[in-house]
Amino acid sequence: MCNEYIEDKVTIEDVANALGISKSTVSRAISGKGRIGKETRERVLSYIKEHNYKPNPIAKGLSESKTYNICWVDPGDSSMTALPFFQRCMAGVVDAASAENYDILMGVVYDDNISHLKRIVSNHKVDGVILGRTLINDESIPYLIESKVPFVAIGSTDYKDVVQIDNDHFKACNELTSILIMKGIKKFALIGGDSNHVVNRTRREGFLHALKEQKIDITDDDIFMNCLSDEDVERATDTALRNGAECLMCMDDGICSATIAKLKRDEVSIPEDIKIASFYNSELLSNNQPTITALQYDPKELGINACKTLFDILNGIEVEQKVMLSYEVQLKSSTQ
Amino acid sequence: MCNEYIEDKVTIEDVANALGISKSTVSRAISGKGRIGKETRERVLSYIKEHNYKPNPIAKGLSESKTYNICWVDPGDSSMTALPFFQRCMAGVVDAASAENYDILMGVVYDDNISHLKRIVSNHKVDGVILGRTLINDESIPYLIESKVPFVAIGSTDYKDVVQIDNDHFKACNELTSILIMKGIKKFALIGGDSNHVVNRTRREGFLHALKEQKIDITDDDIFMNCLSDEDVERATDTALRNGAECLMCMDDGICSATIAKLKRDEVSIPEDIKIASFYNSELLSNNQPTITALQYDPKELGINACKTLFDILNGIEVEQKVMLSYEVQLKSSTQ
DNA sequence: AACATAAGGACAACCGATTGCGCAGTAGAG
DNA sequence: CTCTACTGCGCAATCGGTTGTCCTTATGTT
Repeated sequence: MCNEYIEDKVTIEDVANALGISKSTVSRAISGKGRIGKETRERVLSYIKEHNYKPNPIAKGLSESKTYNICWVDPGDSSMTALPFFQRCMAGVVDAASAENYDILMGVVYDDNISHLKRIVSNHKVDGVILGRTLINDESIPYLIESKVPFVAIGSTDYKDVVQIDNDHFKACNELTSILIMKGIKKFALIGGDSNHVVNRTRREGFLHALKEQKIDITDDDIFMNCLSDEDVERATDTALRNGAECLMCMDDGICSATIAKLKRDEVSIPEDIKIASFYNSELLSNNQPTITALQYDPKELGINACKTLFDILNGIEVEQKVMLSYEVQLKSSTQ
Repeated sequence: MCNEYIEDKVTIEDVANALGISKSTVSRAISGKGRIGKETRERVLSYIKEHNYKPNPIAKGLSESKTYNICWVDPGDSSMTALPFFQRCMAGVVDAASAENYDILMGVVYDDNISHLKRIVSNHKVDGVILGRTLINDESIPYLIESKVPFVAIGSTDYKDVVQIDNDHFKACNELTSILIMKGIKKFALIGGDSNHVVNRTRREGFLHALKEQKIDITDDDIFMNCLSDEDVERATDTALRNGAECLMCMDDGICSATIAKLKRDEVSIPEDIKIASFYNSELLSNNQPTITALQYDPKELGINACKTLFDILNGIEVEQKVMLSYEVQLKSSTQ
């Protein structure tokens, strides 16, 4: 079975022999580089189409010093609700990479253990790396810099000279918060996730910036970071309600979903008794009644953008150091 | 930047020259194959350790007709709650593959569109394929068979001659159901997911088989398949309760979680008013009060097993056509 | 001491592509 | 009619490894 599989590989030499020409001519016909007769070129192209010949990317890669692979570093320790986001991100990367005949090699970084990433990079198995997300002190970034492999980070980081693709969470959270303040809300609470994630820190800052600008007071007692479990969220919600919050700002879809579940269980009605908004929208919230005010981003666009940027770097094209993608503020009935 | 990166690649020839020996000697020292002097071998090994030389797997692959990659076909359209399962599965594959210096190439099959998988396989970018899950009429399976690439499926399938690694869902569901019958439950309802997934069909059959064996009646009105949204689950739960169900059997963690949420909202208490059990346990259920009776599987073990089996196939070692991994019945307070 | 044998390592072909160089043939210019 | 220039294509080196073959020593046997 294995032999048969290998047997029916067509090589460039087979094509050349069948057509009575040399390997180099076939190669040039396919790539279009170098001098080649129009007629010969067409003969080759029609032959390889008919016989389903595809240049072996391993051999091609060897002679071009390319691998035709890029490494997607998967945030393996991410929370369950974060997974669909990363999966869509990766889908964008896969799409953009496929368009250039590139493939995606999985690099997993569980619990900040970058040994797998190191193996892939030091083995020269990839031409570049895309970091699925950034942590505050991300071990993989200094490693990637030192190894000199081209890479792009999805998300922001404080490390210098790192090419970053991100949504403008600061601006988005600032804008959403400002809008809610305009609507008359004066007392907010923030229920947030892992403060080790750059995105969470940034959202917090955007939120606080809006409050400061509009001179709305908030104390640390109204800010609940590192809510990682449903229990954490429930405790935060209880405290926030007791403190007299008018609006709960949830840092992401998972937290928002847990908050809503808690409120419904306690028969606290939205938006009559309490308003609620989320800094990230997903299908977790999309079917909710009432509909939820939230910020909407496009994870797939992030992935596509990151991949295209990486290709630019690989091709020696100058790229912007930090690209900020757009977002959408969706005002729904949860903040009416 | 890109140039520097390429510059510091150490090749086998560099090593050979530095040691004043030939490439082949270095190669044999590393692989241990062929005749090589003990002393020379140690000189080479210590040199490459010190200079951090690693054989280029692209070149190695070219001469060995291997890619050192296997393709993980990700079920991209899977439901959100299913993602952690597949991610752990894949983590198992990654671990087992790394041990053999293999890497994982992402193949995505969204909405039964296998073009990406086709590109990877026909480009000879992988030595084998692992299918993350099986559908009833899975387009990728006939393609993989036809292409003659070695592959292993996680999950079961009706296609002939496919190597399958699966948990014994039939036996597990049969066993759990039987136990509950022994405990005196006489009226069940089944809330199930996508009937296009082999695993869901199998779980249903295992469940029904236990009922039949123990001569417990059930009608189609008590079986709710294709519950894909929370609303579907809520409707099913309502109907089941109205029909006088004593125990709700949930086909997976997502459905069970939605069912519990619905029951809590309606203040139906578990297990006093209704008992509940799940055919799949996950962190979605793990923190619940009351604790939930459920079947436990190890997704990582599935991945490891699938990968090792694939390596056996690649190495020409005979493998079992169908491997069934174990499960655990966890009786908790939700069925007391 | 003579010879068979085995061990250690070098050489070169090979995996399947790309690409610089050079040669033959044709066409256009003077 | 010759000279130049260009076109189309083949040859061979190269990418970085593996591996079969052969040559040179060292070892052991009688």
